Amino acid sequence: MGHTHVTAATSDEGAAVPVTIRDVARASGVHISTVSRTFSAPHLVNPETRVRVLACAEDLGYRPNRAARALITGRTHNIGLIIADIANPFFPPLIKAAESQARNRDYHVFVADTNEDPAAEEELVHALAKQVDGVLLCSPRMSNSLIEQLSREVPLVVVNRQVTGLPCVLMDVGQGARAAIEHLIGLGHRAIALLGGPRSSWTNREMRRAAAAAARAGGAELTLLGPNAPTETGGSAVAEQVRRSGVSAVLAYNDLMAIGLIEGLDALGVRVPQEVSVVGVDDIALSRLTRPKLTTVATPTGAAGRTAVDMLLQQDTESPRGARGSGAGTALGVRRTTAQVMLQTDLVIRDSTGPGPHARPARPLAAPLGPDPHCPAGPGIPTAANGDAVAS
Amino acid sequence: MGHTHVTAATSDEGAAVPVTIRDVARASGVHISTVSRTFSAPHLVNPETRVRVLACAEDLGYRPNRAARALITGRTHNIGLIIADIANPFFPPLIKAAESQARNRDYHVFVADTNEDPAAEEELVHALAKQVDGVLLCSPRMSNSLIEQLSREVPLVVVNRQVTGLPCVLMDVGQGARAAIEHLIGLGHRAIALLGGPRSSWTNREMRRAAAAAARAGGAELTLLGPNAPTETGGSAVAEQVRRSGVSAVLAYNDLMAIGLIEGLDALGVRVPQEVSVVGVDDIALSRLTRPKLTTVATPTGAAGRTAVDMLLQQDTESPRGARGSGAGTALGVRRTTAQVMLQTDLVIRDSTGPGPHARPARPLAAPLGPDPHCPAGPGIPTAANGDAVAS
DNA sequence: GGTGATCCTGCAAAGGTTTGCAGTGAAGTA
DNA sequence: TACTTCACTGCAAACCTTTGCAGGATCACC
Repeated sequence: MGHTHVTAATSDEGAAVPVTIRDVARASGVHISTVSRTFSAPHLVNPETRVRVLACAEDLGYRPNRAARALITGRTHNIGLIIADIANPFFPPLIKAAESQARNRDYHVFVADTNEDPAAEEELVHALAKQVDGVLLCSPRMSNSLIEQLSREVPLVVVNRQVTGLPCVLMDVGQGARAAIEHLIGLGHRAIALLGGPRSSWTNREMRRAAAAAARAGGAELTLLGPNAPTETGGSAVAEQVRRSGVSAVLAYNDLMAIGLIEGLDALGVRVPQEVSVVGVDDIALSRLTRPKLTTVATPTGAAGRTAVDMLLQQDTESPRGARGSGAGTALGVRRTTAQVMLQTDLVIRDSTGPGPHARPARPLAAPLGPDPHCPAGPGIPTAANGDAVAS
Repeated sequence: MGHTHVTAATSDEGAAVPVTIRDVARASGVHISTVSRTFSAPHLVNPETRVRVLACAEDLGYRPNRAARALITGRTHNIGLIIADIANPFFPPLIKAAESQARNRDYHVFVADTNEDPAAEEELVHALAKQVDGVLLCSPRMSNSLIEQLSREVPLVVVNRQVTGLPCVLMDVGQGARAAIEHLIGLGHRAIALLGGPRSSWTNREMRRAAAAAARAGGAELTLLGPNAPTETGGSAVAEQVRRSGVSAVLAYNDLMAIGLIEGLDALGVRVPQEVSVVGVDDIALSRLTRPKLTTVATPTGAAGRTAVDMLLQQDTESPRGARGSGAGTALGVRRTTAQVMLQTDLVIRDSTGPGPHARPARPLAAPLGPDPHCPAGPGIPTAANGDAVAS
């Protein structure tokens, strides 16, 4: 199995000593309900008693059993995070931000990886439903209707997908794609390719829509290539196709594909950005480290994670599930307010884009940039600088 | 807040309809205990009854409530995964593998990020203890004694750290460091620097020990630089120091630092590998994508995650916590077998290492390699190819 | 027909916590 | 003094499930 056992020993270990509310009650000479109240409704208990109970609890190392608490309150203080692919560098910052935000609110986070499999997503929602107060669906691959259906089982917040009637956190990739296309047109590119991502991706559709519109407006021709796997391999696989298509610039579905494409083009002897300009999406940490450094549409993944958690928890506070008196009758018709939030994106111009065939030689539109300028160029910038070229 | 509200609506939603074992019992005309047995001990129930119950359960969409089950069985079927920094690309593959392995065994995974903070680690173990059957501590930063102490509260498996008496999953970075140093010596380097990582890291100590021994054996001088933050910034920050130190090769604590160092050297006008060779550790996905492609010691992170989960679950099966009859008396003296597993590492030679000042011009020791050879060179290879040089 | 054995099912307690209700004693009010 | 109010605490049911025990039915065997 490729590994070596270094040691195998047996040792005496004190077994886990589960200290319960009852132990604390006994130690402090009060009834368990008083102990319970000390933690969940401190104002209902005499200050003197309270300090005594707290002292005993501290002494014994008591921690309320959240599962038992959940059983009766209906709130687990857990949330679920369902991710298409943890290894995709787009997600870790989102996971990190979401987990941090959740923990600040005293929630724990289940993380699950679906391997981009819609069936796994559904199964996971079912499996987690009883154990969490809500689930974050990140870049889901399943259908909208299924998502809606599942949302009746457990509160859902969707990231990177628009589902009517459900709280969603979106990144404005439409605007990002437009900015990217305008940037390229401003550099003198007129034949541009769009490397599509997974078919079922909302982001993919948005990008296509916006890129097509921007290209039309700018008098450029947009070639659609895809769908492709949203990975490095997916990008390098289409390098040959890109070369044959004769475009001078490419907007890729994400950074990984962009980087893969640059690799592939390099292998074919096509230089970036001298012969072909490449723009990615996401601004993963990696994009700062490749050569050339990647021009990309930065998406606020951390903010998305935090926002999504906030929305979930807020929604959760509004309509507690499994409330005491619910009895057998299903409390139908709970009014739930759902907001959809769109987060801004920023075009970050680095070194993978350069002048195209139609560049105006007089004006140094694309002056060679210093190392890692990392200057977020808002959507206005390309338009402002090259408005006349675009207007034609 | 940098975001725009697109929509804010209210909608009617069917509330969560928690279907319990009682509903299934009623629907299928049996007692709840029979339903319970249908799921947890099928052989005890009449086949006819069983199919009827299963049909009803399916119909109603019943899923056992794991929290309630845990309350009485003492097994939550959850595990905790405590990570120093999710955004560090070393960890996502580990998380992914561990989660996948756990789910295959019908376990769910809590993931928590400590931001490299030992205090957060301790707090998290406490917080999760009651909710999980065990915790995976990945590259912990807290002291061994604290880890041992915490292991009395909840079963622990430690990754990337050796703690006597506890199950550990280790990567043989000692061997890896040795192979790296031998590789560098074989290339003709005699002045080598070791970029250290965090002080409290076990990996760091192992690497230092092994690298020093290998350098001594090979007649090279090893300069220790550190401790440093295990990040790209940590690497680029010492570039100047590396240049001044006059070494011709560097072994970095991990790939991120190595990449940062290359960046930093590049900014100083020092070329890699022509003037300085750089070796990393981990073989994160990124190391294949930077220019030059990074020579690195590949650590089997996926295997580590899977192995750790297996060890945790096995240990867990042996000594069920909170068993029924435990009563008040603590079942002291539970014998627990703890194994420590060492996983092999592989030196992957890519483009960031080249001939040093003492290279033998006749033999093309470091012939220019094709694109992405990715040929794992076992520890034997450098020794075999350059044995005589090393023996001096 | 009687005796066990076997198979299946129901009963009820248990697990740790929350919470509506009622009870206690003291303080405040008339 | 009698009555109300208030602050605090205890009681017990409830959440959902598992599981030891016992009861009932069926069957085989003598």
